[in-house]
Amino acid sequence: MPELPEVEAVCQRIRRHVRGLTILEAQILRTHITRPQDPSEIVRMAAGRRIDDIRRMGKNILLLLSGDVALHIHLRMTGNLTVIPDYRLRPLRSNAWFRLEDNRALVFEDPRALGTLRLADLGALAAEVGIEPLSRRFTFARFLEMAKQSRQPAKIFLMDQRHIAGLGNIYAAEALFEASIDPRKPLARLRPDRLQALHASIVRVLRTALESAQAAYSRPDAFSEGEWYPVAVYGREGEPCPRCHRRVRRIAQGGRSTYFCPTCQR
DNA sequence: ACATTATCCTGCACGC
DNA sequence: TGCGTGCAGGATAATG
Repeated sequence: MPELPEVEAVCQRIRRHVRGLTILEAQILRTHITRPQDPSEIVRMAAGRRIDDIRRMGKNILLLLSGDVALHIHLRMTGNLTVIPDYRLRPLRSNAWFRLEDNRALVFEDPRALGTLRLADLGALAAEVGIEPLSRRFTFARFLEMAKQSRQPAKIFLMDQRHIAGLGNIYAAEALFEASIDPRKPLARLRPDRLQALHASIVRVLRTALESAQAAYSRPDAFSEGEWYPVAVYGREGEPCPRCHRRVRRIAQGGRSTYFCPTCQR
């Protein structure tokens, strides 16, 4: 579920609860989540260290620990981080948990178990994670420069974390719909005014979703329930397009579903 | 150099 | 009701 807005909201929510606290003990309940790293190594490295801060890079979460150690968490499809009032209450089906010095716990929940937890390699991560779309660095000029070089279909380009970090299947589809761009069309073939519209849509969609996610995640234990973003096309195959009322279509791109309106998006 | 496919996991919606 | 199938808001390695 989580794309940039949800991941950012999760980070903000847990940051005020765990920052400055020391991890007394870590447990990894599903050992495959650390592959190819050794889970016992991560447990050993985390114990006794203070959580100095929590950072987000695209959809990646970094727990910056004392002594220049960082844990790298990726929520993938269904992961979530919560703080629970007593470490003994940890939910079933969690990937891992960290007992804090006040006996609360930071829990990495994940019903689908695709999330990952590793010791971070900050240099490698910085090299493979693209520009932050909600940062000041994401200017139209910068976007135009990237787009002109790309012959990938628009949707594939937007999903590629090396270009823009944090868009996923939902918000990529929604941004393309808002800008009336065919997801199959390579960005290099669009006129600059269309690209400008897309740039604006990416920012607007993510900002709107972030505000909703912040509201939904405001409680320390809140899980992401329900739809808080007013999706126009995502998951709406066969339903009427909100603009022209013709049917929304679903196609496959890069092994993922893409939803769009063939009439409005060209 | 590209694009598609398989894979990691589990849960759930859907059709028979 | 029960069971098989496909699919999922992600990322990556393998394959064509």
